[in-house]
Amino acid sequence: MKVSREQVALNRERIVETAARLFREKGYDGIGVSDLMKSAGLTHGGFYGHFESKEDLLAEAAAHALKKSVERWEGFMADGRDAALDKIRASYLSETHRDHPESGCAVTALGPDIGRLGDKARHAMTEGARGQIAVLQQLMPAEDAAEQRKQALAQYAAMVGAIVLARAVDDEALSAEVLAAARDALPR
Amino acid sequence: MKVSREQVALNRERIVETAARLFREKGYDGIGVSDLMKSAGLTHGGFYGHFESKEDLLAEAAAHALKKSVERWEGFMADGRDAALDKIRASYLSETHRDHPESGCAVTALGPDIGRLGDKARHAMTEGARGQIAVLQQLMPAEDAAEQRKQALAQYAAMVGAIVLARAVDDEALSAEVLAAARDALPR
DNA sequence: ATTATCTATAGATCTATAGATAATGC
DNA sequence: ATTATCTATAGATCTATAGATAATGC
Repeated sequence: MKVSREQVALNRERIVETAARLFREKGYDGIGVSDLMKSAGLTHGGFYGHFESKEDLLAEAAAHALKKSVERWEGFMADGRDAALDKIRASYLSETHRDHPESGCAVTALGPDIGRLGDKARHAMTEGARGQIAVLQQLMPAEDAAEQRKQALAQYAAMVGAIVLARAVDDEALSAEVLAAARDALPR
Repeated sequence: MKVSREQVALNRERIVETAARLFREKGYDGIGVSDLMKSAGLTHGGFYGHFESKEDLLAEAAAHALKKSVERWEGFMADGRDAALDKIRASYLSETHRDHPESGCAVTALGPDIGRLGDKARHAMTEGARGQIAVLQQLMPAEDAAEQRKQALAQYAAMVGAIVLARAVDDEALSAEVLAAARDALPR
């Protein structure tokens, strides 16, 4: 049942993508290696040929998810600064993002999990967050760079918290109110 | 090995307090019923006399943790509005809070976990969050109540996000920068 | 011949329950 | 007699590994 060298690379990629989706949806402990491999169309014994451990995969999955998110934000920048900032805010602070953690920001879905795990996963998340902050920083309205940096950090924190909070409450009205308040509070 | 009626009540309370601490520290899946009961000085078989399930305990533990947090904030209000707001911000957005999830805000420690669990735990977290928001609302600088409400929601989201983010990154400088930016961005 | 994936399983968890034990409180 | 807690265990996970299988690529 051996497969070609390029198929191996494709399989690995599919495992990472599947993991990025399932970890964000169910949490790190919410999905096992066996079910994860089944979702990727493979058997679970093959997993350890691709990765050293489940935690290693989490690091790759988090890096993958955040990288794609940064690329999406960078795509918005073609429309000009104001439009890009609006798009980032509107998409991040949306009901759609709240209701679909599996394709959303990895910090909101896996932040607390990763804080308790090993260095590799934390480092991947740190680099990903740095990428998001770097994009925001370029779009902030402040005059000097130092102030832009502070605005970007505060803005990112506000966005992360709004999604975490909006997902944690069971009252749809309160949840929508949190998102709306976060959208309105951001600097222009 | 039966104990007195009041000792039973004390035992139950100690289980809830132990759970509130350990769940926040290790996450819902990070601690088992057996180890949890051992930490409370009991054997794990006795657990099911006190609670229907582990998830039920999480709901009680989250409610307990958030209630204590609200009480602490209400204690600050004796010092006047401005001082209370300063104390809440300074303590919430501190390195100490970041480094001690076991005694910190349950939303930041357990938010994503609870979003994936059952209704009971989510409802307990919702009521707890409502309590925190209610306190903040009274302290917000805006003129009318509607604007105070929006400020309180935005502020709470910003505080939650700053702690989640500060805990997720492995770079102490970046982590401290996030907390400082969040502190400075809040309205006076 | 090499090696990616498969089947099968070891060993260590975990939640929940059944039945025994022993101290309280009628 | 009642009942809170204990010991022991059922049954279902989970991560990781060992060895078999079969297709690739020298």
